[in-house]
Amino acid sequence: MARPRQFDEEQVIRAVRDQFWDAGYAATSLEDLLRVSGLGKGSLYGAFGDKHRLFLRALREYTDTSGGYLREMLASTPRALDALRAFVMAPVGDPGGAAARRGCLMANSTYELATTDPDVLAEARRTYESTTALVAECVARAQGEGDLSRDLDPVETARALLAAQQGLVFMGRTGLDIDTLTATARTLAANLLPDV
Amino acid sequence: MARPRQFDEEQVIRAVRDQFWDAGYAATSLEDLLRVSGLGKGSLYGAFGDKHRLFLRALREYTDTSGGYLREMLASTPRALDALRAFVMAPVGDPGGAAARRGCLMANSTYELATTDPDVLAEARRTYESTTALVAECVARAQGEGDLSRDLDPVETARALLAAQQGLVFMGRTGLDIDTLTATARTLAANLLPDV
DNA sequence: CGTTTGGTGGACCGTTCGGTCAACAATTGC
DNA sequence: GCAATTGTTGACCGAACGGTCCACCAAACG
Repeated sequence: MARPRQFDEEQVIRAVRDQFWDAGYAATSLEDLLRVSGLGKGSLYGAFGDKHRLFLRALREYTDTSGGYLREMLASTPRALDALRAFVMAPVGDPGGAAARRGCLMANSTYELATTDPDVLAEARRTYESTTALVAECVARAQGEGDLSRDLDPVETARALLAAQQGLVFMGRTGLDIDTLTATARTLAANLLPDV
Repeated sequence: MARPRQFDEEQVIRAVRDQFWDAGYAATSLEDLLRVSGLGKGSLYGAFGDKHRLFLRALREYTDTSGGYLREMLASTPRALDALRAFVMAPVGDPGGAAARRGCLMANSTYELATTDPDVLAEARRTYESTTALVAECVARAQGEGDLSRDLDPVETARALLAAQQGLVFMGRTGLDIDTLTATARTLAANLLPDV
């Protein structure tokens, strides 16, 4: 019984998320957000609140989406050990290395804001814990499949794999070439996931 | 034959470096810099140029200092294998975890600025390459001392150790408690530095 | 002691920031 | 078609930003 929205909320959030992903929070101005969303100030504020709330919404979209991808990948890979290897190698999955240079929005945000923004810190911990749990479950599955030593503690192993993955993300951000990065990823995966 | 400076240049740079370290580049205002340095605008601009140049100077001070610490630690540790373990464990060296939460200024800056600031990217690569070379040299020494398999490629191993260390830095930034972080650090060190 | 030279501090500048608001437009129910 | 309600647009706001400039000051030298 009133005028309907002339934009797709999810589409706007994805555009905004990409902008924050490429430029970071502080370096993204309201003007940038209006440009990539195609909205006017009033519409953006009316629909999403201020810049900070919009950022949190975009960040949540990112963690939900990538969490979904991870869940699906872990579930659909026949051998759990292969899934764990794929998890570590994820940052070098993109052929040209563009994804490696772009990094991970959650990690970027953690580095930029975690010390000053409690909401971002909370989201970082939430994501971190959820990811650890998913990977630990997969480690246990690999043990059950006889591909990984039963001596390993699943949660501890999951944390080490996550640290390794995020270390690769960091090295990608320094612009390290994709071939070198891939080799390092293989070294980490091989050492942290020793055959039984 | 003119009025001498009323401040210690190095002292100012260290204060400025700490400010950037705690708050990041964009979130540090000129006013913050004046406060922590105790200088007026004229003095700061006269001595160091604009904010960006001052930041690069502070960043260089950081990389020089921590590079010096690393060099000294690697050289003064009797067994090279112990030095490599200490390198990986460095982010959890602080008892209370404060250092872990603060992270590494070079990593923070890389995440915040590497995609948009060529100078920061260049400094990141310079630091990354220098660190890799130092650690690789230490790996070779550990091999010579019979503590590490000769099958390992020193440079490749160094990259993996650096990735592991930076992964720990990331996890520290998420506010993960120091005991858990220490356990993960041990797991990484044990897996990446297998006894011969 | 006066001149010179560089250091210092703060007033001041234009710009850009995030955010508000009011006039207008579009849709629905009556 | 009219009233009610919500979406849209862009002018507008105060504040804070980084940066410039200049009047003043302190030391060094002849």
